[in-house]
Amino acid sequence: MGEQNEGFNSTKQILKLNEGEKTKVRGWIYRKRDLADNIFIVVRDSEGIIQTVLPRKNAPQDLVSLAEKSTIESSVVIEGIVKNDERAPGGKELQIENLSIIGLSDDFPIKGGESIDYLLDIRHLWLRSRKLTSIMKIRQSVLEGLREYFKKNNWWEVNPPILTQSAVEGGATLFEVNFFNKKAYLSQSAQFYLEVMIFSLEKVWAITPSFRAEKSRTRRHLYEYYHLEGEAAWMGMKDMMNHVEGLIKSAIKKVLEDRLEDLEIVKRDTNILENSLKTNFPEITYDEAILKLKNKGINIKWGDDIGADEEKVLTEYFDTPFFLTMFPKHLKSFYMKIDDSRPDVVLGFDLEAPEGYGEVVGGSQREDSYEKLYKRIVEEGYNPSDYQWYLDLRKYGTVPHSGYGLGVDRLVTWIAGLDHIRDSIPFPRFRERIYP
RNA sequence: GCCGGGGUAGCUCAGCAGGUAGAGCGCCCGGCUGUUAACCGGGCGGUCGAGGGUUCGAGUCCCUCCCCCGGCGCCA
Repeated sequence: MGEQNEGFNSTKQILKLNEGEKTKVRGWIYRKRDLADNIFIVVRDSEGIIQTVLPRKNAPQDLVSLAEKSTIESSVVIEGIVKNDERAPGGKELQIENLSIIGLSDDFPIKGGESIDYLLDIRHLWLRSRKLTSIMKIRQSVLEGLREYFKKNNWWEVNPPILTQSAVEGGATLFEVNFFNKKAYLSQSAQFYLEVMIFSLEKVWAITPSFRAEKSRTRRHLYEYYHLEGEAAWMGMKDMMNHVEGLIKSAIKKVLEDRLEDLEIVKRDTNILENSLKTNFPEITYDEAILKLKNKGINIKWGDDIGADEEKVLTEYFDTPFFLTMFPKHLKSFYMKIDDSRPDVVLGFDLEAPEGYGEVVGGSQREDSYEKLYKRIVEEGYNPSDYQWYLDLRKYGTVPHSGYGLGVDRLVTWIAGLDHIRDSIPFPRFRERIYP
């Protein structure tokens, strides 16, 4: 049995009805204006808004007093007749014949002009805004586009753990939890678990919350973020870059297909999104990047990290996402495979979003030799016994393979053109904020 | 962790040669009104982030602490 709508039409559907048709709508009061001859009540639902009007003349007194009593954000059910009127938003309105207040709202604290800080304190109410509603829909379409791509290419979705015993890299930025008097941590990455799974499923992916306790005060960091990770056997770095490009394009395409109205509500210029679908994402190696930066007069040399400012300069060369590849070994993690012809370079890649948004994906071919991996772990000062099961994978039928991590929230932030990552997710965990 | 900005009415902010605390929005009352974040008049509303110090007197000067915002580093 499907879901019943009990004779209701959504605000969007009402805009398609003909003059004179009778219908019912339910939602929340978005705006209200109590005038001499009419009471205007603009109703909001998940799809949009519709203006309803109660002409005071000839209306029963109890209906008028109910309309007068209703407040912004009260939930209501309204029955009425569709009228065409140019003065109404969308060109149609509903003439009220009956009104019930389901839940009367107290004075709603958001009136316009509030500070971000205050709005974050009442995020549970702020999420009703049309802008955040549209962003949540865009996020959904991003996820849908990603998922479709995996399905089309026969990847398997798996569910790795979030409570873990060891870090993928480093240890200073982990959230510690008490696991029956043993130290455990909230996962920073599912990469190692996914690497386990490729030995049976070959191509696997997962979306899991990842946690990083780094005190990052930037507009692109969350302490808790949605981490999409992929790992596949038999794939080299280039194969994986092609996959990532297809994956990102699938998400962009889905949003452009399904969410044009919402992109307009969040005022996203769609040109860059459309361009990104038309061309191949360019690749620039670390070596080339350093040259370009030097030519721009920036004081940087081979081996230096490419920071946010440098990244922004590189962004100016491209109007689509682009790959940055082949990094100096010492800048990257121990599990990245070393280039056969250059022992100081690893087969790593980042995908940078244009317009100054920066890194969205980080990936690499993984080191598949037991001896080399063991050596790298020791070199980095880690204890190989902490990585025993991970090292095991290289002892029982090791296979060339590659993988990556994608920041879902960062991708949404770029695609929706947001100025801060906090709005890409309903309840952002950033700075020291944990409420609501 | 570092650099910069800030905490004054429910909300957004002004006030600083130290001298009895202000505006706009919201709310309440009245007026006007097919309104689009409506408009006009009046009213209610403040331990000036916390603690300590200087002073006849501190929102304003000094010290300590807390919180928030923008950015860096780190990363996705």
